[in-house]
Amino acid sequence: MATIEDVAVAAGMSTASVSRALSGSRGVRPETLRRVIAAANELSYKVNPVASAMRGRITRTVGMVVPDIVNPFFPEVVKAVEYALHNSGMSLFLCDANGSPDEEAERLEALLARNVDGVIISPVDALRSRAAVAATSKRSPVVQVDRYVNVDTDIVSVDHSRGIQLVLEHLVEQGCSTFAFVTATERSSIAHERLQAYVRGVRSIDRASANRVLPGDFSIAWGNEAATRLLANYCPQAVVCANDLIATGVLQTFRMQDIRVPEDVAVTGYDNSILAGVVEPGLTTISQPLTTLGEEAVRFVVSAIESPGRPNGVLRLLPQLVVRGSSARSGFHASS
Amino acid sequence: MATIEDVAVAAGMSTASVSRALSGSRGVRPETLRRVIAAANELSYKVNPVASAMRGRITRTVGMVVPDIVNPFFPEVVKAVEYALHNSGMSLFLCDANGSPDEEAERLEALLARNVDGVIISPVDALRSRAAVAATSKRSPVVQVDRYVNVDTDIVSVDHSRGIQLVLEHLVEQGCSTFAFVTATERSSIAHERLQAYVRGVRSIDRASANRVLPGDFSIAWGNEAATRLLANYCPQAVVCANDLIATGVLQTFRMQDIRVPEDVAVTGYDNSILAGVVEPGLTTISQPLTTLGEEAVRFVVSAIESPGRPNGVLRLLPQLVVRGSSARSGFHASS
DNA sequence: GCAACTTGGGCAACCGTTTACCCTCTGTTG
DNA sequence: CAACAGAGGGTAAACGGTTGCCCAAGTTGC
Repeated sequence: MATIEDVAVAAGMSTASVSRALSGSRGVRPETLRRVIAAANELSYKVNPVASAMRGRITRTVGMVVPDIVNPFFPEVVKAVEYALHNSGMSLFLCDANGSPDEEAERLEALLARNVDGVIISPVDALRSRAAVAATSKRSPVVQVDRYVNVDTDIVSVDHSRGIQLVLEHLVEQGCSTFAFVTATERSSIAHERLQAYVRGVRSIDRASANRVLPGDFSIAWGNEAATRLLANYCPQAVVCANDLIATGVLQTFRMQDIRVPEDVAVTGYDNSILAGVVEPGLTTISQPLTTLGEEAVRFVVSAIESPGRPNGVLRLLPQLVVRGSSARSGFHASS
Repeated sequence: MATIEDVAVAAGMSTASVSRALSGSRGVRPETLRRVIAAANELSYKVNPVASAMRGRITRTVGMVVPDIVNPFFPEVVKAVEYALHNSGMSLFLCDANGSPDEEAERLEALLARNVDGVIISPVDALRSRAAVAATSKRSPVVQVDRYVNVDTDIVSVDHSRGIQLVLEHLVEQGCSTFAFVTATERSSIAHERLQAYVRGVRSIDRASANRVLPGDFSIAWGNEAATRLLANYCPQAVVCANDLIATGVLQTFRMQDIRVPEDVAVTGYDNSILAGVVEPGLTTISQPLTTLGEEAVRFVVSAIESPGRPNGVLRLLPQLVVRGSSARSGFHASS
């Protein structure tokens, strides 16, 4: 592995000039630059990022912590982040918190120890992740993406109030007037926001529906269970689910009980994951701009690295309604 | 941020002793150790991995390159890898090749430049990834996981011949005797292996079926298209698909054409992804030990780092058949 | 024509560890 | 009791870059 010294010798100058020529940190004569490039290519020299980080105190690495990479929501965001970072000459340390605030805190600690230039995180829990995020943000730029805790950092999130609002408006258009909301007890900002929006939105339509909230977790199994409970008590005209997994479980159970969707009851999901297009009937759901989420997170982190001390920003992206068969109550889809 | 120097001063000794006490690279007196620990805790000192890497030439980082993290196959493997690495005090540089051998080569280059201690890769293409993998393996331990190219490295893979064999045996048991195979033209080792196994396995049952191979790509859309083609020509008793996405597409189209599965035709998938349990009917498929795949890859890479020059190993894991409704031709499921 | 300034380049310190080498101090052994 | 081994500790030299400081030469302005 060639060193800067080798290049300097080959080009007949000091290491300082080579460094300056390659990094452009200070002007060099065109002729000097030419010789450096030639020598560097000749020796196929690459600067050693470790040595560079040692002196320059920047590593050109960013750490990302996700609650659970297996959740189909995150891979796309991670992919966008990796791509954008690579294009900026940076590398990605990926960590999985495995749904646990403790493991999450461990990962953040490890990332800081590695002197990452910035951290992108989607915190597991709105309360129990707070301390670790706060501690991290004191030592490094932090961007919270999708989920967030109440700490002053850059935030790139999606307007889930709007998402639920879109769902409710659509269902009302379809003629629904009684609702239930199946969600997770999880104390993440996203679960919280969706719940708030549901309650607020449904209150003016049907007071009783605002109390018809079933909290469990973000899983198919909970969707099954919740559907069973709804059937055992009062089944509304529309079941609004806090994500596609839950909605998928609800659909499964309804099918087994010979409840027709959407004729007997409409069902909606959230995320527009691969499941939504595959279940029968197709799931009306909310699509989130995952790639944009990742790209913008990188833009924030890069800008925070470049201008330390700049005030934190909040970007709120808009989700979109995707209509499929599971909500088509007013007949235009019932024929299929 | 405290340095080893600060700790040495606080403990009243040289940095050499502190380094030795903390790393255990050479004996120190219990009393010395105690004082070092005390001082380090006091100052909440953490060794700086960058400086450590600089001198010790090991970074305690491993790079992983996957063809496409959005493919639901990989997140689980990545998760296992991250977990295992973290437990060994190492961090993961994750890269996404975006299905392109060129981007893949770029990522490998970047990882080597960062002096990763090892590389875990699932190569995009059996031929066009070969050069980059070979070059990488000259400069760092490499473990190929799941997919692989023909280069002498450690390999952790799944026996896909066995997987297809399990599928075929099961279908024969269900009374099927004519087959088609819907796969991808992709030149990955996995596509190749599955195709070979299909041809070899089906030849002895029905010679004509061995030629009934439809290559496209690993997508739902291709499944739709392939099913349409089968219906336009000759539809066999069983459609074996090279992964769950394709099988999902086939099921969709069959449903739209009112072909009953499994009564009219059996369909099988491969991967046991989340789709398999969600589509209607449930998809008979092959489950791969994804977590084990990741764990074993880390074991290989760690062992390669610890004992350079040891001969490379190959681990071949066994997949399992998961039976669901899409293949139950002999009546025991037909009632549901 | 000279001061002031700009430009490009070299020297060497520095970043925070690890470790080769050397030294001292014990304890052991013939 | 001399010789020696082994343990534990210190000194300082790396590791491979970047950058503050200094200097020489060229340029500009008056």
